[in-house]
Amino acid sequence: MTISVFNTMGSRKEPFVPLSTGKVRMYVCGVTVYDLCHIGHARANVAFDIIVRYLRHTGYDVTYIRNFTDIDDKILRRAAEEGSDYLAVSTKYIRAFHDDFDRLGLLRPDVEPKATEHIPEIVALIAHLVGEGKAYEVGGDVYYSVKGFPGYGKLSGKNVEDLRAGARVDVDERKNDPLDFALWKASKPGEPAWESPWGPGRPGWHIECSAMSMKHLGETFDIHGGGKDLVFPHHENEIAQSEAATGKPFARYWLHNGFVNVNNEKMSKSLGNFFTLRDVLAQVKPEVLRFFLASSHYRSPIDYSDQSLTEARAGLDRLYRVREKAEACRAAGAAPSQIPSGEDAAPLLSAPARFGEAMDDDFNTAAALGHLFDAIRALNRLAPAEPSLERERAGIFLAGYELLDPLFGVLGLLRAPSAEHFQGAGVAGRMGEGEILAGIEARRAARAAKQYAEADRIRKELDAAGVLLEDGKGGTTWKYKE
RNA sequence: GGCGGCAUAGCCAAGUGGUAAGGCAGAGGACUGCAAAUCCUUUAUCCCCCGGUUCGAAUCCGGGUGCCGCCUCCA
Repeated sequence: MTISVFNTMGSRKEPFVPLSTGKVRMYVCGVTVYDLCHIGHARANVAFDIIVRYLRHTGYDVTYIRNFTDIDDKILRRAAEEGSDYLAVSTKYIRAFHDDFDRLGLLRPDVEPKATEHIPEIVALIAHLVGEGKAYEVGGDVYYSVKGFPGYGKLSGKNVEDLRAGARVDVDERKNDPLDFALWKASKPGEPAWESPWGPGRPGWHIECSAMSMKHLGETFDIHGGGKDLVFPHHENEIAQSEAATGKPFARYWLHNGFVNVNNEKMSKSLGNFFTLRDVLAQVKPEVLRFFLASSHYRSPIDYSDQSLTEARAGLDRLYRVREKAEACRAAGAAPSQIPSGEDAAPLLSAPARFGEAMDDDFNTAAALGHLFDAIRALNRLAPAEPSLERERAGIFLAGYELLDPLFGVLGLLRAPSAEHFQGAGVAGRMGEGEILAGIEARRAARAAKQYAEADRIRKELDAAGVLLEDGKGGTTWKYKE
C-alpha cells in the first residue's frame, strides 16, 4: 500500500517515497504573528495536522516542523500601532495561536522555530550565497540574483521572461533584476536590528524558511507544505536560494492546501472578509470546524458559511451518537468482545481498509469520511437498545467501535466524551443543568400519571430553550441542540 | 496580458474510461403515549453547453460559457 500525493512540483500525483525508509521529514510554513488567526489558517493547519496524523498512523516516524515568522514589516507596523515592540507583538500572537489551535486539537510540531532565533543560520546562508556570487549587497540590503538560477519558476510553472514583462513586478532601482528578492533588509533607525556582515538589519521573509528547514531537517527533506498562495513567490524563492546554496534538491514533495472562500471569494486579511478562529470557536465546538474542513479534499476551495457549519454540526452529532452508545456499553460493564461478522457488518469490517485507500490517495478525507459513515450505519444496526440487559451485544458493539476509533483519531474527531459534546458548555446563556433535570423529573412524574399534555408541554418548553429530551429504556437523557 | 484551477441532486461533497460514495435537508415505513435517535425504503435516466475518440465517458480530446486563484503581503 503506497501513499500517493499531489506534488505541486510537476503538478501530478506521485507515489510517496520518503528519503529514509520509514521516516518522514516535513516542514510546513506557519504564520506571521501579527494578528489573530482566521479560518484560512485553520484550514491549512488542520490539513497538515491530518496529514501528519495519517502518516504516523501508517507507521511513519514523522519529524514535523512548523515555523513562526516573528519579524517583518507587518509586525513592526502592529507594534507601532500598539505602542509596543516587535517582541511583544510576536509573543502575544504566538500565545494566541497556541490557544486557538490547541483548542482545535492540533498536534504540536516537533519544533516550532522562530526567525529571530535563527539569525546566525540565516546570516551564514546569505553569506554563502554572496560568496558564491549568487546574491549581492546594495547599501546594506542583500538581494538574491534570480538570473543565476536556471530552474527559477519550476515550481509555479512561471516563465521568467513573462514575469519580467509582467506589469505587477515591482521595479526597484537598486535591484539588478526586477525578479531579485531581498535576503537581508538594512534596518531603518529605531527598527530592531541584528548584526551582519552587511550592517545591522533583519532577514527577508523567504530566507528564514530555507535556513530553518535545512537546520532542522537537512539540506534535502521530504515534504514542504503551505497554502496555495505561497507557491509563488515564497516557495519558488525558497527553492532558488536553497538549491543555489547547496547544489542539492530542496524539498521533494510540495503540498499546498486550497483556500477558504466566503461568498466565493478568497478569505484574506487584505480583503477584510475573514472570520477569526476565536469568533468561530465561540459559536461552534472545535470539532465541528474540523469536520467541516475534513468534509472536502484539502486542495479544493471551500466556501465558509453558517449553513456549512450547521451541516457539519449535524454530521458530527451523528458520529458522536455512536461514541455515546459505546460509552453506554462500557458504563454497563461490557468489554470489547468478538468482532462482528456477517454481511450486515461488511461496511464496518472493511472500513479500516477503505479508509486507508482513501487517505492513501492524496489524503482524501472526504472519501474517507464517507466510508466511516457507511461503517457507522452498519455498527448502529448492532447497537444494543439497553446495554446492561444485552451484555453480549454490547461487547460486540464495542469491538466494532474500536475498529473505527483510530480512524476518527486520524481526522482528530470524536476526541471528547459524548457528554462534553452534547452537554458541554459552549454557547453562553443556555439553560443550566439543574433546571433541565428538574424539568425532566417533572415530566417523568407527569408521564407516570399519564398526563401527556403536561409532559409534552415540558418537552416543548425545554425544546424552546434549546434542550432536546430523549426517552430511552434507561430513562430520559438530554442534549443541547446546538 | 501571462499562468493555473474549478463547474456532480435543494445544499455540501467523493468519484479521472465500465455505467453516479457519503453527509445535510425532504418523503414514506418500523420503533415511540408523543417525540428524538436509530434502522429500512426513497430523492441526479444523469454529472455547465456543443462537437469528437471509444463497444462504452461525469471521467479522454477539441471548442464554448461561467466562476475562482496566482502573477503584490497573504494559509
